[in-house]
This record gives sequence, structure tokens and C-alpha cells, in this order.
Amino acid sequence: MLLNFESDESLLTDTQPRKEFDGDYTIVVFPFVRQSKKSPEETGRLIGEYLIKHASFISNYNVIKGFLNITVSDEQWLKRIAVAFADSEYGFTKADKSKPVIVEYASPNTNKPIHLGHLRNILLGYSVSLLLKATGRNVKRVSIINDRGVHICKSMLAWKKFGNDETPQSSGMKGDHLVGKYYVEFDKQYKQQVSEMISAGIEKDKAEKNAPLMQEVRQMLIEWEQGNEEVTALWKKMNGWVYEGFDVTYNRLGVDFDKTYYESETYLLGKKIVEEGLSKGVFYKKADNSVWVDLTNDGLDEKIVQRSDGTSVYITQDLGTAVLRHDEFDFDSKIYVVGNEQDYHFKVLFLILKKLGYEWAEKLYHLSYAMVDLPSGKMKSREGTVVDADDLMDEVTAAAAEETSKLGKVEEFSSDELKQLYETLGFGALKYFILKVDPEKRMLFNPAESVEIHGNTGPYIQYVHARICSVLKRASQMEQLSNYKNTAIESLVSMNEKERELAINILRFKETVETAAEKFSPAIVANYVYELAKNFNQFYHDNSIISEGELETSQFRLCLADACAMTIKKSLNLLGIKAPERM
RNA sequence: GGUCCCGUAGCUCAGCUGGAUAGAGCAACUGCCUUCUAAGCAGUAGGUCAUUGGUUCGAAUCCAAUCGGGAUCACCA
Repeated sequence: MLLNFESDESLLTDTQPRKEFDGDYTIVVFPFVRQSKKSPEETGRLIGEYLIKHASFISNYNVIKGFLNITVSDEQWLKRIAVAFADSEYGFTKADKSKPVIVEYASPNTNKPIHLGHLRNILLGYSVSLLLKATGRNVKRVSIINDRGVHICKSMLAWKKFGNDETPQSSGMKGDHLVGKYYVEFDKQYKQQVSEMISAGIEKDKAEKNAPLMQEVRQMLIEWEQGNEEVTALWKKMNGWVYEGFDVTYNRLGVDFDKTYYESETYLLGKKIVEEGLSKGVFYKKADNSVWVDLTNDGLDEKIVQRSDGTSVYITQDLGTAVLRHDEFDFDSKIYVVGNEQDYHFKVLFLILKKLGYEWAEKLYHLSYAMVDLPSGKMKSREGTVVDADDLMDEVTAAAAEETSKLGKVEEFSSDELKQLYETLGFGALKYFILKVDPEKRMLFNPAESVEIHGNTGPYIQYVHARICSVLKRASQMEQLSNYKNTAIESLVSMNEKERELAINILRFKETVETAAEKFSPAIVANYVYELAKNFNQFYHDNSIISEGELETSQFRLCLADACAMTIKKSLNLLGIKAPERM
């Protein structure tokens, strides 16, 4: 062998060949040309010959320009698919007992219901937690609820003044929606006060600051912090309504948490950290008693970590909870699923922790995702252009029901089954639509497209699963085929083109899950499973499965179809999407 | 203004640790159901990968600048 390329694997880039060329892997030979001192074609030929001679699983090769395409033998693929088919957990790594990975997601405020923006967060966070689990990590899901502050008091005050004791029971409204209604009501009344004051000749700034409602809110916040009984009782009552509402939404979405934290219990944490930072000289005090950290040497600004009146700011609390979480879980790493408008905040947070000497600060990761836009533009809660999550779930379910009944395939379903199916399909469409986009990229949420069922959509993939299940069920009722699972796949010798393509793609599941987990990107799984579903439809179109003459061929194709259905199901489940057996 | 992210077909998105003629879906047009679910399959058409320059045998991919969009820089969270 003229080349010792094996000694330098960094030169080995293997990719998949373009589909118009033969071969399963491509080796780009340009990097070896310098070493071989021969033309790219000759170099490729030499490597190809070497591989044929020394690697029995390689059956063929061809060289086109500087590209060496090598073909792995069908026997080899069949052996691998046999292994994968025998293992219902193929692609997953057993959970280990190592230190946990904390995934923090959702983290809503308690002054309004969950909307589309949260939805991207929730679906992303949940799916990432599943991906990490699938790769063997010990995952804990947590959420921190922002249940205190001025914004909460706004809803409380408005309810107290204008609510007439309205409750979720009396109004039939979901608790979080009811509270949200009063948050909006506050804004309305407040704006009116402000505009009246302005027309009475008061300056805008002053009017906004001194409007009676705003003063009352501030007073209420002070009373809350002092533990005023009446205010606390109201706060507990209204937050209780909100939590009930959130639980309904989370349940319906199929997500959950191992532990929920409340900011009312953590907002005072961090004071100790401030002390610590001062004594370590990481922080410094200004004349007015406020405490700061200077990050200008790191290309950032100065940042306040404690107000002059001694109260803590947002980041103080986050410093405190980070340390608390580490004490509590002794985590290996922690992932914060938070929108990219907080990129700066997390940069600062991690840097401060590092400066304070916490080694695990390097194991904190901000999983930053971009905003969701609507066709009409940006979502603004104050302008009422947000898409409510509960409404959205109803709409996608209704759309799925309409499409489904049009096709007339579900006459045999009971009404319970139908209800479940519509939700499975509607949510499949919605979740897939959101998760297929790279988290880092801003996405456009087009409601009409989110309920589409053709093409690159959730229901398209779900349909393939249902189709396969239907074929498998039929086979299970046939005497000759019912035991297809016992087929000795590994003893077969060849596959046709579509069988081969499908088999290879099924095997790619494992590496797909690993890459997706590594990059915290459910989109990678979404794109993969779409490709796989498409592969199956092509295979299915060109090949008969159970009505094939050769028994052995039918059995093999059933195994392949079965493995494909399993893989689709596993992939969809990783996205939090159900795979229906009939539709 | 400083910092960060994004710019690929009419639209929505893949591809980005550098490799062959840049891929899907939607929308448009054309075929394919007597046969395992047509929520399907096949085909036609659609591109200056924002622009310019650089690095390289090779750039959508890496670097720089410019233009365009967004975020952030609070004693808010």
C-alpha cells in the first residue's frame, strides 16, 4: 500500500454520494493526492483496490474524478438490519446513573396564559430532554415559574377593582385565561387614566409614573413583600387558578416536569452570592450602596447585581438558583431553554459564576431559540396579536377533524377513538411544524400551513406509520406470514434498490439521535423521519409486500416495514408526537 | 452607537466541522387508484445561495467589509 492514510484519519472525510452515482460512502481523494503523487483518479483506484482486498464487507467501488464511491455489500447491510430489527431499543442508549442533566424549560409568568412563543420553548425543551434521555443521559426536567412582581400585581389589582368576585367556576373560564383577562383589563384602564392625565396637561412621563392605578400597583407589591395577609391571600388564590390552567395545557401537550420552582421562593436567594462576590473582590459597591460587577475587560458592560435599597434584581436571583440547583442535584450540566432575547443575560450570568470560581459554570448552557413571527408580523402581547396556545390546540384539532372526515376512512372508529385521533393528528401537525425548524432560526408561523397534512408535515409521517401498521396487521392474520418476525434476515443475500435505500435509512436512526442530542436540535430528527417516511412511500409504491409471490421476499419486506414503523414511531415520540396505528 | 443572531426557488424550510450538476415541501402545470390506506407515487417548471473581496486544488459552507432584517445594551423580568 502506497498510502498510509489510515494513520491520519483526519484526512478521511466520508459523505454520502449524490444519488445519481453508485455507492454508499464517498471518499474525497484530493487530500491523498499530495501523498500519493499520482492523479486523483489513480489514487482513488488504488485506495479502492486496497479496500476490496482488505475489507470483505466492501463489494464494489468506482472512481469519478476525485471521488471514490464505495459500496458496502448487501450481506453486510442485511446483517446490520437484522441486528437492529431484533433490538426494539435500537438507537437508544440505556440510561446511566451518572450525574443528571437539568433541562429547564417553559418557565412562564403567572399573569397570562401560555401562547405560541411559549409553545416553541415547551416543545423544544421537552424534546431535547427526550433526546438526551435517548442517548443515555440521566435527565431532570424543571421549570421555574415567575409568580411575583409588578406584572402579577397588575392582574390582582384589576381583578380586585373590576372583577366582582369572578372565578373560573362562576365564569366557566380557564383560570389562566381569567387572570390574563384582568391583566389586559389593567392595561386598558391604566392607559385611559394616562391619556386623561395627558389631556389635562400633565407630561407623558409623569402621567405614566403617577397614574393612580400604577401607584396602587406599586403599593400592592410593597404589601406583598411585607407579607400583607389580604394581598397574599389574593395572590395565592389567583396564582392557584393559573396553575390549574397551566396543568391542563401541559397535560394536553403531553409534557411534564420533575420539579417546579417558584420565583417567590427563590427571589431572595443570591444575597449570599452578593456577599461572597464582594468578599472575593469580584463585585464592588458604589456610593449609593448598589453592588456591581465590572465585565468591561470581557467585552461586556458593568452590571448591577443588587439594588441600592438592598433588593435583588433578576440576575441576582438567577445566580442564587444556579448555586441552589447545583447543591440540590449535583448536576453534570444544566440547559436553560430560553429565548434568544436573553442571550446577553446568560452570557453575563455564566461569566459571573465563573468569576466567582464555580467550576461547573462551564457546564451551563443557554439553549437559545429564536422568536416566532406571524404572517401579520411580530407577536406583541400588549397589542393582542399573540396566538393563544389553548385556542391553537383547539383549532389544529378541529382542522384535523375536518380533513379526516372528508376522507371517509374512519367509519369504524368510536367517538372516543375519533376524538383521540383528531388530537393526535392536529398536534402532530402543530408540533412537527414548530420542531422541524432549526431552533436558532427565526420562524414564521403560518396557521394555515401549520395544519397542512400533505408533504413535509406531521400527518404525512403519521400516515406512513398507520399504513405500515395496517399491512402488518393483515399479515399477522395470514397463516404463512404471521410469523414473519422469525425471518432469518441475515441469511438473505440481496436487496433491490428501494429495499436497500429503506434499510440503510432505518439504520441511520442511531447516529441521527446522537447528533440531534449533541446539537440540542429536534429539527434533525424531524428532517430525518420525514426522509424515512418518504423512503417508505417510494418503496411501498414500487413493491408489493404481502402479495408478493416469493414467501421469503414477503417475509423480508414485512420485517423491513416493521422496522421502519418502529423507527418512525420512535422518532415521532422523540418529538413528543404520537404515531397512530390507524387513520 | 457597541455587541450578538439571521439573509438559500414566488412562499416555508433543509444543506453550513469546505468537496461532484445547491435539495425538499407548498403554490402552478401533467400523468398514475379493479391490486397491501391516493393523507400516496412519478414528472414539468422555478436559483447571481443578499453584495463585494479574501483564504483554498475546491466556498452556500471559513474570514473581512458593505447592504437588509432582528435582538440586546434598565436599580424590568
